[in-house]
Amino acid sequence: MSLSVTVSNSSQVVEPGTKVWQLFAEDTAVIAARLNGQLVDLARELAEGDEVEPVTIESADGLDILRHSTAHVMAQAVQELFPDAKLGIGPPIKDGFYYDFDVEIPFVPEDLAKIESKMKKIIKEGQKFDRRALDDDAARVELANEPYKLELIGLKSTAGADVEGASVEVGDGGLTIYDNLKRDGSRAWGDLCRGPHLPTTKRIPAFKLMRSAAAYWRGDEKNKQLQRIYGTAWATKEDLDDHLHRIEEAQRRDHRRLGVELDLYSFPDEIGSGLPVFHPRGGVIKREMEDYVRQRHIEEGFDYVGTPHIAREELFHTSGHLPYYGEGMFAAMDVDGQDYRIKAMNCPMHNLIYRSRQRSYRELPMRLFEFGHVYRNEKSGVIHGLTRVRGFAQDDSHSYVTPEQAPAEIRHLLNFVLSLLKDFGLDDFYLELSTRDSSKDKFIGSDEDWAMATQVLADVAAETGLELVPDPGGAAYYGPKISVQARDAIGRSWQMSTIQYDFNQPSPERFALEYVDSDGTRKQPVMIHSAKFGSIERFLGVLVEHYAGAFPPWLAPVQAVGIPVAERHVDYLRELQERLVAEGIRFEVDDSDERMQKKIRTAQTQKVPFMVLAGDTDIEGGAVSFRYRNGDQDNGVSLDDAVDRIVAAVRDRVQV
RNA sequence: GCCGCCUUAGCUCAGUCGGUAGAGCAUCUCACUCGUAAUGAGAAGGUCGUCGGUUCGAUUCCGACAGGCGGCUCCA
Repeated sequence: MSLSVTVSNSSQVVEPGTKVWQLFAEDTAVIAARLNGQLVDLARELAEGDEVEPVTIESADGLDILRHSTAHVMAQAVQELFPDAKLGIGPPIKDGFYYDFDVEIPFVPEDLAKIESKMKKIIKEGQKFDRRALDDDAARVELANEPYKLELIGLKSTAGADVEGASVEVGDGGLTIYDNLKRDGSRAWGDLCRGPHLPTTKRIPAFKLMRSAAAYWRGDEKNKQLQRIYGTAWATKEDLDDHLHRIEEAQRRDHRRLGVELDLYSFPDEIGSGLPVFHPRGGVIKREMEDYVRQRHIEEGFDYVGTPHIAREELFHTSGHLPYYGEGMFAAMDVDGQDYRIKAMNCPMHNLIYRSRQRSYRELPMRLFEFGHVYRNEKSGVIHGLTRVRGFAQDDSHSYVTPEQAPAEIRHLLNFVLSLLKDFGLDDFYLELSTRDSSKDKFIGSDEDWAMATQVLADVAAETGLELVPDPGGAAYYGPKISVQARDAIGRSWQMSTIQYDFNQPSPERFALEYVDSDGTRKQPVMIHSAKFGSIERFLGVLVEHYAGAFPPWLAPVQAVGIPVAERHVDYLRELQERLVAEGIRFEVDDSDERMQKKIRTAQTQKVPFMVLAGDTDIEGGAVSFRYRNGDQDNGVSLDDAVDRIVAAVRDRVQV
């Protein structure tokens, strides 16, 4: 009597009772397996005909298992230190894991240190993760003291209980509990869990607790807040160090910090939260962005328009913004006895430009564009640097087209957006398709219209060949949306541009937009909202982080700085300055009373693209010496070449 | 908005077990004139976020508010 099984696509014959781990005993990197497509523990017993694949700790599945197991260890440590802590859920997440606890007193950093050392003890003990199946009733008895687990068991039978992370606990089959067994076989701890897990806690190579924070139970702000502890876990100590390094790197290039260091912008308390001011240097970058984007829009057939910042409240009722997104708008102000609102969007005003006279099909597509300054009453807790503010400028445009023209226009916009982002050095994208959630009533329009509009966007998105991620329920109230997510220099993704298909605002119930078609009949256009940067502020913030403040010359606030070796060399650099300024280059001569080395250091910390040095040797040869941000030198460059080099780098928008 | 933490000079941060504060960098002045990341000396700079309470006395303890940070929720 023996069993035949398939291991990594090759047949093997094993004794009955063989467990999975015996197949991979010689490979310590294997911590679980895929058995007939399902992830299982190494302790699983094989059956006739099973197909088995090893899962190594550094694979995506393996890391999830490691992190989930580490979450269990953490929960055990927490309940040993805080016996009254009730368990929420504890799933693996990107780079780590968390576990939610209901505790009287929120955790403080010292608690995390204690929990961490307790975890190390548990890991050292080498507790075994042991799987045990049981039915719902038995689970209810066993978990009588864990109200949140009981709730999850109750939810399991309810269809559509898709709580993020909860599936890790209860799965969709029968319930299982994972016990942590000490060496002597006694039970140290256990948790309702689908698994699989590491064979023992000893197989956790490297972890660290990161922070604690509150989180609403089951992600609903109406529910109680639990205390969540975040941790990270990795297959090797080196991976953990690399991860911690990446976090440091991200902090180093945080646009809020660089904004201060490079004197780009600030957020004065006196003005209010989420309301940035741009300093002269940040203003240069902002202006370069705006100038370039304005020019590109005009080249692409957009008409530059302008609209005011406030309007009578009625306008936003007409558009639907007030009934559907009123809580995002600032309160009304009284003007001559009438209610006015600060605008939170520009489309209603563009609609009025469209509607200012009768339109012919010959005018379509009609594309209106402006830097529209909008104000949104964001909740206080969500304000974040330049990426989430209360007042910002959208590079907002609206294309009015016939329904037949819509796909071509969307294609046009998408290609335009992608080329624009590339010009700014972002070239790693994916798309997100945000659609309606028909179970919610925050969307207007018929199912057929939504389906049609969504299909148009999906088709065009597919043509780009870019990855397309669905975002159900993420649409605007008036129509579906494609957004371009750009990955920055350290792999984080940011929502940048949006393209939205809108068949509701032009409707007779809203703005009654129409055009006269070739047959003389009046028809309703489709409007397509698009923002390329999304907001100038956010895009600028993302660029600061993408470049870590070291902007390409065309965007750099100071493009080149002249550094005299001694004071007598200043005049020579002034001559160069005259020539460069004539070419429109932002060139400054550092004539401060400092040593040359100090000036280099200053220019370096300010991340100026070109340092142009001049001393006796240079002047004798009618030349200058270049130093770049990476420390490279290029000495003896003639003045003509120096001017050409800087002008060319700015003109070609290259990075140096 | 919710939970926790934080707020001392322009920036980064010490400090005061309750007796009104200190460093480095930056700024200003003077000297130095120097070849690829910090010359030296000196000066100036703070109602210790704001308001209230406790106290003989509050930057320190308590409360409220504002702002910030980390999450959650939200993001047209």
